[in-house]
Amino acid sequence: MAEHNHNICIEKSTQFAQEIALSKGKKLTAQRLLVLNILLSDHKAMGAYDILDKMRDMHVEGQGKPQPPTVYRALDFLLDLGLIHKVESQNSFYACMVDKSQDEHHLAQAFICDECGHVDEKIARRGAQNLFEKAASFGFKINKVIVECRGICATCQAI
Amino acid sequence: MAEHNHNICIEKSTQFAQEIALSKGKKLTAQRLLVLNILLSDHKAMGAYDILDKMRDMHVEGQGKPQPPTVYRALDFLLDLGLIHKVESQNSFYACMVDKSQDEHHLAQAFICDECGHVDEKIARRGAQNLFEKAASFGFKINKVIVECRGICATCQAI
DNA sequence: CTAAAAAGTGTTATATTATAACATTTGGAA
DNA sequence: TTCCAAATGTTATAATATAACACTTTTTAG
Ligand SMILES: [Zn+2]
Ligand SMILES: [Zn+2]
Ligand SMILES: [Zn+2]
Ligand SMILES: [Zn+2]
Repeated sequence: MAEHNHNICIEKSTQFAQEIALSKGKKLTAQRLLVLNILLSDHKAMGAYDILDKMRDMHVEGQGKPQPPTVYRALDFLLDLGLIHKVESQNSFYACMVDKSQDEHHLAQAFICDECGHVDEKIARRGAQNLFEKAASFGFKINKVIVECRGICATCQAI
Repeated sequence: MAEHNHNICIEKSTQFAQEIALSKGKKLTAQRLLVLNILLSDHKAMGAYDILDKMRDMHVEGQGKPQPPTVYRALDFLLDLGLIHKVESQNSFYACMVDKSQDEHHLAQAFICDECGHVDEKIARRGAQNLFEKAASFGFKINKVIVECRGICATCQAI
């Protein structure tokens, strides 16, 4: 991934998050932004309690440490806005990494490395089309599609 | 689904389960068969604890009631043999319902009704091919693919 | 046929993931 | 300013899953 400038990636994602929140009349509060930034710090999937640990590490003295509902509320908010996705097959979360200028709520295909947790996310256009057609053929109305590929990333294979 | 004779469906699935277990030198014990039959009783996805409740309802007097490890061990066994699948997005399980005479470990597409829990399962050949090609294009080695469509089945839409 | 090993099961306890419920605070709208 | 709705804090608990160890049954080796 030589072409990936992660600082720019974080900056763009954060900016987009502000815009999408504003456009929906929602507030991207400090807490929510913190969770997003933790996920944006690396393109890895993290469990809710791992995120919670990071929040606790960062927490300011003189106030109680964050509790599970805090992180789950932020995650729910970010999921609703399509800023993050959940890896259903391992109960983890990652920051959305596709250009959402067109497809705001896209059908994501996630490629998750079981060695290092790295996630690559692609938009599935044909794949989504095929699934919707197949579903229609027997009268099934799709609300949400989950596509997850578990395996080993190129980097980890090279090790 | 007028063409679906469920008694034959159960019979065939059970018979296939015996064969595949035998061919792999594994034993389809009474306990494991019970869990499979509970899942086969209907094409619905069930949680592990729902299955456990059914096992407890059926349990013979004079012996302790089954505990969570009992059902999870049976589920793991059946998952290994490809006789059942897990719906990762809702932590539930259903009996595999495709003809496995060719594709023993197929890429399943599950269409799960969020109203009634009914599952339709289709084999994805093209879909799998496309995912493997896409993965290969960036050096990702796929071990397992999860495709789940959540929505409303034809029956529930008609209600 | 027996002894040893392996596979399966029973049981208790506990880990992990997620949410319910209610109190309190904050930020705008009226 | 007062009120309301949204957000957050806090405690407790629900739901899902596994660790660990004892015991039994089945298979295998001699
Ligand atoms: Zn995305
Ligand atoms: Zn990796
Ligand atoms: Zn199947
Ligand atoms: Zn239905």
